[in-house]
Amino acid sequence: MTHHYDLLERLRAQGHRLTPQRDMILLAVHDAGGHASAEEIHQQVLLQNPNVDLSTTYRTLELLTEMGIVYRTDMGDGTSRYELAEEEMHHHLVCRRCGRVMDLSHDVLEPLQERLRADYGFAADFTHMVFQGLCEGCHGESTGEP
Amino acid sequence: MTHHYDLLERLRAQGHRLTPQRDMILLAVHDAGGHASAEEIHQQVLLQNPNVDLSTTYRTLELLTEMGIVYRTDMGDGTSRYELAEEEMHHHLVCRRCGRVMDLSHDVLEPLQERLRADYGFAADFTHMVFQGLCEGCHGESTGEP
DNA sequence: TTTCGTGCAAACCTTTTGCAGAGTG
DNA sequence: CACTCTGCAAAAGGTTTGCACGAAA
Repeated sequence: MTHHYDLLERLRAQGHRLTPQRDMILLAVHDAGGHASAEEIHQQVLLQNPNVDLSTTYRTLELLTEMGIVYRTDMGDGTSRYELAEEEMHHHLVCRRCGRVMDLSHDVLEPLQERLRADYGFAADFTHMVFQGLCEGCHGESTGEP
Repeated sequence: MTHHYDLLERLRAQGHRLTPQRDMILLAVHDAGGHASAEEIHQQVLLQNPNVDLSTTYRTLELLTEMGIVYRTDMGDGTSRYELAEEEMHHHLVCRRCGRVMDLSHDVLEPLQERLRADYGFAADFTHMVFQGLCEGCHGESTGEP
């Protein structure tokens, strides 16, 4: 995995400044290990420096997203989630009953992606899709709908 | 297609009251013909009665959603979209460049649904999925990324 | 030294809620 | 007549923005 110093260098290479806040925020995204909200990332940053403002976290996440360093995903709960883009492409299965989040490897989506291209001429952005549903445990126990 | 009076009857049958506001709002959802925002539905209602409050529109859409009369979909732009549930199950392809929305028939997703069930034990809620990407026109013209 | 980035405070946008009065059954 | 729904106004929650000061290059 690329070390976060390398990622910070990319900031400078593109004419952005390398500030301690950006360092901390990027590290927090990395440490969160996937699908962390802006608020969660900010809380992590506050442990190191209680003066960092939430708006700085938002602005930095925006910058990192534009640069392709992090991915932003809409989990459907009204908040955006962030994770490092460098991790292997994968998707999420979210259980609507227990909230469990499973990772789904990308090759499961390739046939669909191919068909959308062939039949609809549509190039789907299959980066970090989220599928809602019921996981194995909750599906079996279910009497029907919750 | 079921007439909206029948749907209004379902309200009364379940102990809810049949008000002119609910009538107008349900009709507006029907007339919008799919993926309309609460604000758009409300604007349509205002043409008939400028006194209807936006909160009434929200409360009614919530009620209709709970009753399964309309579906709520998160289009990923920070707003929810509503459409009549009685229409044939379908999904949406949203072009991130030109904003065009195409409908996708459900059978295209069935193989994926089956594989998620077989390989992950996950029963995906494939009701009104939204896929972002580039449509045929925008894909061809694109020099790369926007 | 010249920008760019930050903290602070306030605004924004969609959606939700408390309440008293109006309208339905 | 009883109780639900509505309009109004205000709040909530996540995110964005204007501004003057502070810090990178």
